[in-house]
Amino acid sequence: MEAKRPTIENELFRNILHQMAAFPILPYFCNFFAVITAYKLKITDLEMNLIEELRWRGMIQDIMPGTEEQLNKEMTSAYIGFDPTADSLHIGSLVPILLLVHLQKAGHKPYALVGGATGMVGDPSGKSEERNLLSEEVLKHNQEGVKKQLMQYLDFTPSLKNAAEMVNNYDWFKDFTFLDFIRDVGKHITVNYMMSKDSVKKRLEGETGMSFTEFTYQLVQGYDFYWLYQHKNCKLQMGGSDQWGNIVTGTELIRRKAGGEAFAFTCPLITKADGGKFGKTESGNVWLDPLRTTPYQFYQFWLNASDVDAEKWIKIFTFLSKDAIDMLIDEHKMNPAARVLQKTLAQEITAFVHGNAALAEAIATTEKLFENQSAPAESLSVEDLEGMEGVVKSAFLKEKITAGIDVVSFLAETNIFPSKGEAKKMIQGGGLSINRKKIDTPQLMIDDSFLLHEKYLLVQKGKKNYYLIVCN
RNA sequence: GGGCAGAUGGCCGAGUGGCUAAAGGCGACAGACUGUAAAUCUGUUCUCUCACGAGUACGGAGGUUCGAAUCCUUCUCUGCCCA
Repeated sequence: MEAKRPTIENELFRNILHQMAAFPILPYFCNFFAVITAYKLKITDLEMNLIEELRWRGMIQDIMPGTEEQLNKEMTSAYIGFDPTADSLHIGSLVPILLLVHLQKAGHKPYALVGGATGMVGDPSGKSEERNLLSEEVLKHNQEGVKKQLMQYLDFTPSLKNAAEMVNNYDWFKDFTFLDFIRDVGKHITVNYMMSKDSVKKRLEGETGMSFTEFTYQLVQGYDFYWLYQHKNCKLQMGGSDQWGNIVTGTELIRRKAGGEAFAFTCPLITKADGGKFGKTESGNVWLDPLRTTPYQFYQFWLNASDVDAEKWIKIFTFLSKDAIDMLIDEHKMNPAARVLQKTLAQEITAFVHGNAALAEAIATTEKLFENQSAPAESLSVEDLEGMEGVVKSAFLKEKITAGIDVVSFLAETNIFPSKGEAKKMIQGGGLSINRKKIDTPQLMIDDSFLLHEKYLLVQKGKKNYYLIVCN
């Protein structure tokens, strides 16, 4: 894998040079640079092997000795598990997904495991409390959602030698009886070993204790690895760093039960420089499902990254090469206000998750709302207003506006605020604008004269939350 | 089965009869400053109400008292220890 591969990209480069030589005219010269820049931005560094690259990107926390050698030696099958705790993945799962994508790009075979069985147990890792069990119905629904999303990001083309595959651990656990499990699996791992795991230790020292169910989680996940090792020749497991303990139980099981050798590495948990939780906004989790988090909101999330975070995240969440990223970081340092890092990051990751069309819409909406903020709202055309994809739109009866209505009631009735009291508080705090004009009196009456194009009202809650009210 | 400790607002945590819608901190939201950053400063943060005000609330139920987060009884749950 380490050897330099002749690539399409190199081919492309040569072609461009060729063209240059054939038509050494000035316009082509300009064009040439545009292409070169695009070229630089798109290609991951060819000099590094997979592990080196992931290390540079800051995507490796712990790694088992021998993993790098194994990956360099042959096409290796590797897996990551996703437990169906919700019917959509959120951006926390993006890093594991990207690990699989990198892996496949490097010529290895990725397995995406949906945790139909493990989801029934509940992973104690990183949790300070026992969790409620999900009902089978919910789990089934969630599994379908998660599966559908995973399908989008990896190449499942069956003809590929390293085609991605989807597996569900429920398939090998559903007929595994309790007695068989404790004899075949439990016998190989001591309780002492299990208790030494961080996730278990923390709970034993903590206040809430831990049920036997969650205690067994590491065995269940460990067995997954063993099963994949036996049936799919899967030798590598990856995951978030909180999974390290569970993963190691798997390699241990493979060693003791099958006498085989398996490998692992984990990626660090994504953090924010200010210590806040990654992936949360005012409105909650950032999901990968466009119905839960619109592409516009998704794009905005990344655009709002702080400088420190953007520099870290652009390495993790984009496929840009080291050179390209170094260039962007320099550019950003020279002119931080332009926020090239945030913009590039947001573009790349939105395109990866939602596609180019959705990205274009997200950018268009962003421009309308933020680029000309000083321009009066009246300057927005009907098309501008209607075309704001991702902005929350709601309908309102025109008669009520014509008749005149006070702002507070209006805001409560449009469901922008859950109650009049909250609407009033926000107005008094100076956090509300209509048609880009700050509202400072709760008694203000809304009537026809406020309507843009006799139809629309653009309401702003805080600086970044926009609502479009359509009156009919 | 027995003993001990505990359960307070999203979280942590003070409060041991009226001054308690409950200190303080964190988190969250908003404002100012800025770059739709960060840091800082300011405000808001149980629910409803334009407001006066009303309602609900210190694990559940019952009791003592003019008055209970605070005292008593009982139940539930959690942790620790002993069998």
